[in-house]
Amino acid sequence: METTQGKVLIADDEPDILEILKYNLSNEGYEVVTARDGDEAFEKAKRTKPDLIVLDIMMPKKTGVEVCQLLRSQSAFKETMIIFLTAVNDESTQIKGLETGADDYVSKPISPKVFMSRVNALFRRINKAEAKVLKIENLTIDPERFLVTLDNKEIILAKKEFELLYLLALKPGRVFLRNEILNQVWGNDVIVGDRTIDVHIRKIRQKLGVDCITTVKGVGYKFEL
Amino acid sequence: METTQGKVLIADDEPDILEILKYNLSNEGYEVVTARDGDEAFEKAKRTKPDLIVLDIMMPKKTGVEVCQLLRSQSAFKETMIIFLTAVNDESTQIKGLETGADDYVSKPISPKVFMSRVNALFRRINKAEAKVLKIENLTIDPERFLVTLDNKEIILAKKEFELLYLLALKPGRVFLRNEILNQVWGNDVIVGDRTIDVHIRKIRQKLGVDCITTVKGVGYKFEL
DNA sequence: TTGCCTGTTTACTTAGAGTTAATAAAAACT
DNA sequence: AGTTTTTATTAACTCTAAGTAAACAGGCAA
Repeated sequence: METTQGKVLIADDEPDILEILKYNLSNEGYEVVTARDGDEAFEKAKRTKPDLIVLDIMMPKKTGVEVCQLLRSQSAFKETMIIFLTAVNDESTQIKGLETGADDYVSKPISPKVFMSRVNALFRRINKAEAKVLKIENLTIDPERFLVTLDNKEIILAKKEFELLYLLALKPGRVFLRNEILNQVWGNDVIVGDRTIDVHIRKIRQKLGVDCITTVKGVGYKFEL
Repeated sequence: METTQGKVLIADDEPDILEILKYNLSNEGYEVVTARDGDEAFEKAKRTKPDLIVLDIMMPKKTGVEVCQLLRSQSAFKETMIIFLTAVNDESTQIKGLETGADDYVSKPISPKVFMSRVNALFRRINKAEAKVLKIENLTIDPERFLVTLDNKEIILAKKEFELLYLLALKPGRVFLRNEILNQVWGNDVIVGDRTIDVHIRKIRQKLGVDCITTVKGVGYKFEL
């Protein structure tokens, strides 16, 4: 069962930062692996094959830039996304970082919100989740026409309902945490009450008539026909 | 069925610019391909056959100008539109760029609005060529004669009304965001009030008498008979 | 000039999407 | 069992987006 948004390796020698980033990433459904120095980062990268590697530039044993260069020299990591954490707002360092093939850099002090939005942006890019018509058995979800069809019968959903259903149906079987749903459908900055998602889920269930959204108590929701 | 506004290849070595441009382009319905250096740009251009190529002049491996010359030497890219991104406001570079056959150049720092207006301007130019008569059931829309017929009865629409109806009817069922409508019918640089589109929609509905335009609240409008 | 048409804005109304709050039900935990 | 936590289900409320009518400015023709 694929339950994760993606695998992320964080390498930083400061335990506090490691903790904060790990907390935020897990919270949005990412699987997290951590390392405390350059060597460990490189070793764990090879072993766990993460989708994204977050590298602190200043680390013991090997700097982030060195790790990045090592990784990029191996074909297995040509496609892996890399984000640098730069302590100093040192432009030349940043440019050097990006030249070694990093996808983005975040300068400390880190704002978890900013960091997460960068991460999500990168993952959105590789997931190429462009508006595609979804077809699951007798159910079709067409974002272009903003139309849901069940057994060739049209069902009209409101905007939020549609977006929510589309998100879940994008990866049938995968559990979406409530936080993820909030971020994807509402946006990271919007604050809505705890019960709002439930209400929308209910409306979708009601309109579709079929039980295709399963509740995973204490975790979130998943689409299943 | 063609669902995209057009395909755009962006080549720039700065991830930030890539992201911003990609975001804005996707937002307005363009399909986006990206490249980070000259070689990748040329390779992806050949592979994906974009309608428009945005080339940064200063890029690793091959400069934008070199890529442009290479492309223009191939018959397949005689018609492809090319926009240069110039870091410096260097006149001689710009002139050289345009001499190699580029359609436009934008100098950094880039204003997304300006950039998009240039892109849309170029696309509008090539799209205007295909003014086809639309026939949907008992309704015909003839852009040449500027005439709408319903059950063989002529209906006189004003210019904006006609353009709006034509846009929607071009892809029946497809939802057009208000932004898209504004860009296509009015142009991106024009600023009109929030209710302007509604008023025109209303007039069309009134004149046609048939309910062929559906509103998707919070999203946009779509044509449907 | 007048008058008509188009395109736009303004102001008001309306519908209904989205949210909340309150209560009930269902798991999970002791 | 009882207690706590989490979700379901409503109904009520809020507030935004779209509908509508009227008015206004500019253009063009008679």
